[in-house]
Amino acid sequence: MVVGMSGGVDSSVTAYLLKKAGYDVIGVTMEIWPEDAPPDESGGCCGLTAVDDARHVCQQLGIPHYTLNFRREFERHVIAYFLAEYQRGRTPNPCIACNRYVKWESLLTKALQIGADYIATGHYARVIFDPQRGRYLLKKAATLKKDQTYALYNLTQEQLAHTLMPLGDYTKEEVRRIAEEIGLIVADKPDSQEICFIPDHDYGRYIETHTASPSPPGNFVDRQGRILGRHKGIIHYTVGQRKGLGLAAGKPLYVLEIRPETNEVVVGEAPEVYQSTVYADHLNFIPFPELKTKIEVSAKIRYNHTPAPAEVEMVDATTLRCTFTEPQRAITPGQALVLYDGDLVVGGGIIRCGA
RNA sequence: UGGGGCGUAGCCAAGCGGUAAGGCACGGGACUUUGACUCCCGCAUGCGUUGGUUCGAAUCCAGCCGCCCCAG
Repeated sequence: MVVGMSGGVDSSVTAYLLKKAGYDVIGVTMEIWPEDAPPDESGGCCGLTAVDDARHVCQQLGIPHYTLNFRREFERHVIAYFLAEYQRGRTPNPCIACNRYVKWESLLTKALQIGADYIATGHYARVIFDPQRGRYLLKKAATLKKDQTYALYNLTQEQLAHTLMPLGDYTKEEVRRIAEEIGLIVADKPDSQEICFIPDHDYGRYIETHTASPSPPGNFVDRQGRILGRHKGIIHYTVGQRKGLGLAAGKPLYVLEIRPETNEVVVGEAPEVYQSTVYADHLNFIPFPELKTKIEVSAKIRYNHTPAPAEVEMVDATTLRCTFTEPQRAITPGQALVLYDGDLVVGGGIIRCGA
């Protein structure tokens, strides 16, 4: 049993619970940041203090601790993807890419190589086996407030079969209490947020300093094509964005669309940013291998989105259409569309466009 | 250099003698385990400028400066 340890409260308690349950546990911390990573105190899901904290916790728990170098995988599947998406005028969710390609694909493979049967993580989600279907299912956490299934929708059956996420049955408060009871030094460590490899949260600067070709300035236009002003480069914007446009129109203006081919950013007023239909590709389904009929679901279009009722069906071999009962705000290309049937994750994909 | 109009924060804009509304933008904070959104707080000792009238002027009067329109 390999537990992926970030040095945070969640993964530390995960290791403790599994050890207590009698598993033969070893802690592993992935090194993923580039060598030139900026110094950081606060830490994302994988801050620089991660290794030290994780090692310390493992010592406390009396389990072995190793570090594995996944910098290459992270660079390729998360950072490069992140940069490329922004340059295409899209808004990626790097955590989802990291989960699938680094945490699961790379870590699980390594874990199996060294003879482990499972990897475990501190995610708030539940994996259950459905004997009827013969498939592993992903289910929302008991504490909906902290549920993280949105970022895990694209795990494969093979990956789910070797995954344990014991925190799915606990609340954050319970986890912190456990950490305190057993005296973990990380019990009071703040929850991570923001993207781990951009600790100062300055996306624009990060993208500009990590890409060869800068994002050139261009025009803000309205739906009628009228030029309203100049923008700083499309990488600085995302659909639904209000702040930072610098346009004073008397009414708040929001980004409606980013057009990389003409280097234009389309803006409009609040009501214009609502749409009912979303097309998604790069699909993954969990309770079944592919979607064959139209089904009713509740769907999320971003991490912090209250699932909304919708119908989904395939429109061609690789594209799904999701039609919401009510229009949703800021359907954003590059973000994930995740489908639920109650607590069960049906699947999801990457948003290609709204309509 | 005849006539008319206008100059209030980065933008728009209330005010019309009683001690500078509001919106947008901007800054800060909260929320948030992606980007956003949202919410809260802040933001003109001063109303083109210089004088005058008045207990009191952004508000009335005069000069000057700067824009705009019409006629030339």
